Amino acid sequence: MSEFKPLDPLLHSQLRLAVMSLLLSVEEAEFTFIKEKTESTAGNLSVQLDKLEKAGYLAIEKSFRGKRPLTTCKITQKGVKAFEAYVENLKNYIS
Amino acid sequence: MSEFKPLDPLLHSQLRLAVMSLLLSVEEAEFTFIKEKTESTAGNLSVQLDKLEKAGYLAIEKSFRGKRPLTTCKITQKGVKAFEAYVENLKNYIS
DNA sequence: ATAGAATGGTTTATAAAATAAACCTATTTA
DNA sequence: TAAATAGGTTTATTTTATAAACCATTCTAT
Repeated sequence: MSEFKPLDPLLHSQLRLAVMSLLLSVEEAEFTFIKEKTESTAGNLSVQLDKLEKAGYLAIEKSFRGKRPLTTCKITQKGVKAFEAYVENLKNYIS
Repeated sequence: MSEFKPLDPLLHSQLRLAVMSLLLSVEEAEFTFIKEKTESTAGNLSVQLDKLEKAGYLAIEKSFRGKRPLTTCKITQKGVKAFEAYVENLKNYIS
């Protein structure tokens, strides 16, 4: 029952946590939508999405809508699991 | 109802959050006790306690127990308020 | 047709944080 | 009296987060 288990540093980040939270509720979202909802800059978001993808928490698909690039993100099962574990750990800190 | 309000960066840190959490439950604790409970190094803890004190979230008292230095910490009202606000905001990310 | 603004991002640079390593002073113990 | 321990602080290093600059393409207005 060790009180304070380490918090997954990939999730313990305001923007990445917001992204994951958002994707949990919608299951799929476009770059610009995430950007608006999280009120982040494109640069910051781009970097953080990359990290989440490299961790296997997100699947990112690049395609085109008409002639413009389109980046679509969805959470993976691994991402869901990691998020749940993070929340469980976090509860020991905030309750 | 903007979903993701900024999370107080002073609290959104694993070690500082653990310290605050601990102090909320005990109301007063010694440096070494906090160090053990949070499993942190003395150097890291010293730095983080400093930040929390400078923010006005903790009151830190330096004295002696017998001949040895003794650092005692307690949370302030400002600290309690900040913690509560942090938790409220955080809930929007994790629920 | 072409200059300028907008879209949808990525890459690079900078600032801030977290952490560890080294250090310091005094005190006990062998 | 030398070495280990206590109780920390200070400094250096590594990671992160964030912003700024940039890039390619596509619209829009002239």
